Amino acid sequence: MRPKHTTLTPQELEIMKLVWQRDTATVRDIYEALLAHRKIAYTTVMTMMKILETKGYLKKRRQDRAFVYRPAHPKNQVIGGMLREFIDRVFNGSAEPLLVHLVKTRHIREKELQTIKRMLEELK
Amino acid sequence: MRPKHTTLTPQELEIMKLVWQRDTATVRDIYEALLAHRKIAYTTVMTMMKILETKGYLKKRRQDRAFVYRPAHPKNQVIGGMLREFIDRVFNGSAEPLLVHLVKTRHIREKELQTIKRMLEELK
DNA sequence: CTTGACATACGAATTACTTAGTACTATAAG
DNA sequence: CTTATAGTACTAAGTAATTCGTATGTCAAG
Repeated sequence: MRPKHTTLTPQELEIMKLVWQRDTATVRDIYEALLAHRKIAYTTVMTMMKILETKGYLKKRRQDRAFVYRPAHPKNQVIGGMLREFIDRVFNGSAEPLLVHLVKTRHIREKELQTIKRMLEELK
Repeated sequence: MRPKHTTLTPQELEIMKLVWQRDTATVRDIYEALLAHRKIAYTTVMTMMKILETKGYLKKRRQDRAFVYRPAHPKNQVIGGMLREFIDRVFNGSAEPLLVHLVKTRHIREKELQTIKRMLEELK
């Protein structure tokens, strides 16, 4: 049986980013961070974090009265999975057409090219 | 007022890919193409294509008894928009961390690097 | 002219995603 | 002890995405 939710939904991702930033976070921490950008209810954040725990993206531990959440997986791994899913879905699994787009939209320029070159060297 | 649907949903994308391939297509064409991969009802495809027309991704024209659909926008433009949305949402708008992932997962190797280099040269 | 094949129109059910309200509990302050 | 506060649990409701059934219309073959 294949897992139902392969990747994070947009709102889930938004929350996960904040938790990764902090390494550990309570509902209140995330609630306040989100509130700085948009109107949202405390219980909405709680629900989302509970869902993230159910899906295996967050682990929780009770500390005093509240739960403290922490990421179950490193950011790189999860984001990498999202990227792979995107490439599969949009570019049929090959990165090259993606690169063509990045070059044509000037997302990649000389500067980024140097970065890639350097990273490839390090891998050798 | 900002448009409601910025990007194509997974199923919408699947259909758009097939229409782009063919340039023009009827519901039956797409239905048969999809059916080769999975169970799906004819009316499901019809509904999806009607939605795509409502959203402005497809244009239709009646030919004999059936509608003939064609893309309203070139593939590059739409896919480019999806890529931009993804980079914004997942990588906060910068392509460099994306490149880091591509290198580390070996999606980019020497071969792809040459491709980028060549494309950048051509743009100069 | 009746019937079968094939098309659209319309409506609706299901599931996923997002948001949030209400009830209840425990702790800390007075 | 009472009460305000801060937390969780549970429930529900709205919207988007996906799927498909039924009704209806048209054309062509017999």
